This record gives sequence, structure tokens and C-alpha cells, in this order.
Amino acid sequence: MKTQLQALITQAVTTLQQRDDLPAEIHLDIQIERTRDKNHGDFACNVALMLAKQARCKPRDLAQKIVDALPASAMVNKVEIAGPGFINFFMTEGSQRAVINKIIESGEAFGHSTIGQGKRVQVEFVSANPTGPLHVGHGRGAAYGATVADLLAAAGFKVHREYYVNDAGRQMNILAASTWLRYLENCGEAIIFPSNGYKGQYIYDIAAALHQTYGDALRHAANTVLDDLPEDENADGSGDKELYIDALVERSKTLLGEEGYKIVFDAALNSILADIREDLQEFGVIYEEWFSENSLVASGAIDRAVGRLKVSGHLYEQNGAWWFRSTDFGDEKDRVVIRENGQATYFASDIAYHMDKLERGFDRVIDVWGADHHGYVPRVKAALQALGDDVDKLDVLLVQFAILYRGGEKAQMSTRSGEFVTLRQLREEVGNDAARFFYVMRKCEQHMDFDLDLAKSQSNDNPVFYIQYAHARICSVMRQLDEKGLSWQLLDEDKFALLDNEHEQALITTLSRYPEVVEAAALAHEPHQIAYYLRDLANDFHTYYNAHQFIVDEEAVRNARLALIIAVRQVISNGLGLLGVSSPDKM
RNA sequence: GCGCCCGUAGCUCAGCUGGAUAGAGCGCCACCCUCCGGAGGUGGAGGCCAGAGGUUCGAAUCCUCUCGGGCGCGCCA
Repeated sequence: MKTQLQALITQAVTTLQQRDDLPAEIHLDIQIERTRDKNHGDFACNVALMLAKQARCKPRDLAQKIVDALPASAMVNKVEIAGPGFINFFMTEGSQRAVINKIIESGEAFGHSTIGQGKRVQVEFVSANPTGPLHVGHGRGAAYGATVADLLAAAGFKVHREYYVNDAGRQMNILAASTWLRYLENCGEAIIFPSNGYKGQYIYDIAAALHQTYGDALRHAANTVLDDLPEDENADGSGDKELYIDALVERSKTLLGEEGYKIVFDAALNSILADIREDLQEFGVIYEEWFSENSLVASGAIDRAVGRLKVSGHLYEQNGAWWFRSTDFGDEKDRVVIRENGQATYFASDIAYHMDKLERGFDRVIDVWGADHHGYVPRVKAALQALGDDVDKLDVLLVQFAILYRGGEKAQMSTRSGEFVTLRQLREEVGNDAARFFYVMRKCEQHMDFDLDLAKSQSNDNPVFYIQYAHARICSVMRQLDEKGLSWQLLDEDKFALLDNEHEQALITTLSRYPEVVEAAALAHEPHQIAYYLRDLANDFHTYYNAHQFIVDEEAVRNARLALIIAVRQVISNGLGLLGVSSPDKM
């Protein structure tokens, strides 16, 4: 409807240009807004205000000219000029009501658009290091990323969801060493666990499974493992935990040999990755691809990326290391890509990864990162620029942390103790639906207070419950209809004239907004718009429900009202679906 | 110290990218009700949009500064 009005105004503006009432040069996208106040009609356009200066005439006079030049339309009942020069459109009731049948006919596809024109978008999200289970911070990234991806798909983009698996690098080696030490404990060796090792319960589980499969085959005496290593960090602060753990990793590799080490390493990686995969899948988060960092090494992509930077003169050598001159592209300082010891840094992998993404031919690339990584954005963009790629194809969306509250108190334990709240625990406590909804209820850059008590509550205060309840209520009405031996029939549009009270009008308007909301939410990467919309829709429905009976004796009225609420049910179901939330028939 | 994000009703947050009288949900106050599906419904109070300048027809929204909160500033990932 908006786009149709846009077309009308564009036509009027070109007419004025042909008559020299407006300069030919102007180029403005015409904005049509929903009005807040019914007195201002259904839609408003501020084009006269925007063009007044260029046209060198008063906004209201220009508005009048535009209105006079406006082609006739069956949808428009009345056009008014108001305030400083707004053009207000009053739509015919029939054109508004047409949305009911449109929804019922389109079904699940209602709200989908083609604005994305099939352009290929890659969305990379979560990408947590496979060194332990996902925690609630990752959960927000998961819910947000998955919803943004689904929204883009609904808007007609071709979406590729991807998880970047950091299966290379030092942390993974520390994980492998930690696992091996727990395994040795399992074998009966007396081990002093390193202060910088992974101490979580899940390491014990992996070690136990390893012991079950391989018995004592990977066993080495404790003293051969631990003797002659540098000092670990002691209680008094002496020693160096980093130096110690690195030496321990080297010792593990030496003693186990390439093959044995790989067994331990893969056992830890695969076990944790399988856990993450299952966790996300249960959360309704599905990926097209799990992209291995290691594969970048194997494919030579890292060497290739570094080589390209070297050749183009963006790299220099200093203190035995290779630095990328990212300051040329606005970064705060230059960054190391190849360490003194010849190893590539994580940043080098990331350059190669983003190079690879663009080489794969995506029109847009979206990274969803935790807000703590924001300092990383300039250097990645700098690298893409240095490689001569189009930086504007990359969007980095930063997601702030969520703080859990229970009984008005912070419920999140510190990561220091190794005892953080996992995503799985959260899902078990509040359910997938509430978790998915609450996570995307806020704008991503907003710090979020996650109220666990509210998420669990079965009351109208809980927005998830409130929306799902509306859906279940409609299903219940239909069951009621069935019990009374009645059935519902699709109507011709003119019969919807029977829907003439204020509640019905409000519902119809809200329903017709849905496609606009989906489109806006998709383009702005703002799932919360859907959440707010659904609450509005549910609210309109509940108000209607309280004010009127649907199953009335008069058949035409009954069918019209049922058509309306069936449309409501469809839109609620579509909207919740986009958020990864279920639409129960009964609760 | 430098950089990024945030500051809107008592609380949690929207505000359609510069538009008309700044909105919603809890909480609070006052009435009504127990009806297809529940502790339900209707109305009301509550704001110098952190503060100060600036940009223009017009600012919660854009620019500068100040204050307050979060997060970053490794040859870690």
C-alpha cells in the first residue's frame, strides 16, 4: 500500500517537473509514513516539506500543487494538507480490508517480499571457540543472528548461515593438553593441573570417554609429563602461567607424537563441537556451513592473503615479525600477522577468512560479533581495503551482553570460577521460546537485562505468553465452532464491510502493517521490531476478543469475524516463526 | 589516557533514520466485571528525552563539549 502511494506521488512530482513547477534535478526518495493520529488519515507524506526549499515556494503551497497533480486512485478516499505541509491520505475502507483475504490466501508466505532480489548474503554468527559449551552470551548472538538471517530470507535474500570454527591456534592446544592431563588422572597418574588449563566439568567427561576408548594407550608417567617445566604461576604470584602452559603443550606433543596428540586434540574438539551443534540445533539455529579455520591453513588461503598484502606493500618486517600497516586505513596501530616464531596470528586467519568470503561471491557479508570485539572491526575492514576488496559489502553487527536477573538479583556467575551459566541451562530453565524471544526483544546494541522470572511466568506480563496465548485463543475459538457443528467459509471482500467497529478497524490496520514491518526489520537488521509488532497485534486481538463475540448467530457477521481472527492467527504464527518461536494451538 | 556503544515515565524499553500533542508493558491510583480460555476490562496520574551549546522551517534523533555507565586498546583466540 505504501509503495502504491509512493508511485502516485512520484507521478505527481514528475508532472510538476514537466510543468517547470519543480526543478528537474531533484532526486529524493519519497517517504510514506503511517500516521499516529487517526485525524491525520492513514498515511502521511512529507515530500512537500523536503522539496519546499528547492522549489523555492512555501511547503503548503507546494503540497497543494502536488495534491492537484495527483492521479486518481480507487484506494484513496480523501487527501488533505495539514500542519506545516504534510499530505495526508485517507484510504477507502475496502482497500484496507482486502488484506484479510490476502493473508488467508498467502498463508505462511504473507509478509515475504522480493526486495532482496535474490542477492546472496552470508551471515556468520556465534562462532564461539570450541573450547567449552556455549554460555548465555553466545545465546544472544545465536538468537539474534538466526533471526536476522531468517528476516533477510523473508525479504528475498538468498541467505548462507555460517559458523566459523576456531579449530586452530593456541587455545585449542591448551584444550588438548588439559584433556590429556585429565585423561592421565583417569589412568591413575597424580597430576597437578595447570592454573591456565581448562578446568570445566566437560573436560573430565571427554577424558573419561577417551580412556574408555583407548585404555592406557596414551598414558605416560606423571613425572615424565611434568618434570623440568618452567614454573607455573604460584599462589604468591611468582612463576608464569603462560610460559608454563605453552611448555606443557610442547611436552604433550613430544610425548604423544603426532598421531597420539591428534587423537586427544580431535577427541576434545569433536566432542565440544558436537555439543555446540546439538545445543544450537535444539535452539532452532541451523547453519548451512561450519567453516573450519584449519581449512584456511590447509587450502593455503592464509599464505595467499599474506602474500597479496606483501606484494601490494602493506606489510613490513620489524623485530622478526610481519606487520600489517592498518594505520593507513584508519586503525589505531599496526597489527602483527606473522609472529616472530613464524606462526600466523589469529588476525591473519581472519584476513584470509574474509578474503575467502568475498571470493565466494557474496553480495553482502554480515558478521555478528560480541560487543567486546568491537575494537577488531577497523583492522578487518582495513585488511579488506588493502586487499582491494569492497569494504562496504561487510557489515559487522555488534551484540551487547545479556545480564540475567532472578528475583531482582543478578544471576550470572563469573567466568573466572569457570562456572558460567550455559545456554543449555537457560533453555532448560525458561524454555526455547522464551529464550529466543527475550534475546531479540532488545536492539542488539542495547545492554540487556534478561528477567528469568518474567520469561518463565505464565501471565500476560510475559510478552511471549501474551502473544502465544492470542494464537491459542483463536485456535480455541475454532474448536468451539466445530463443537457447535458450525463451519467457517471464505468470503468475498465486500462482505468484510460488516467489520466496521473500531476494534476491527484497528486490527485490520495492524495486520496490513506486517509486510512493512518485516521489510524494515530485515533491512535494518532489527528483529525487535517484529517482537514489538507482535505484542501490538496480540494486544489488538485481546482487546477485540474482550469486546465482541465471534461465534454469533448471524452467519455473514460470524464468517467475517472468523476470517479476521484467522488472519490474525496466521500473522502471529508467521511472525513468531521468524523469531524461532512456536505457535501452540493450546496452552 | 585514546577509541567504540549507551543514557527517554519509579522500573524494563520503543520511538519507523530530521516531522504533527514523545509512546508501550510492568508498578501506582480510581471505577467496572467474572463473559468463546484462566488473577479479566476501562480510564487516570507520571517527562526540561543526562546537561550545555550549535546546525534549520522543525531535533529525543545530526555536530561539539561536559557528566555518568558498559566494553575495548597483546607477536591471545
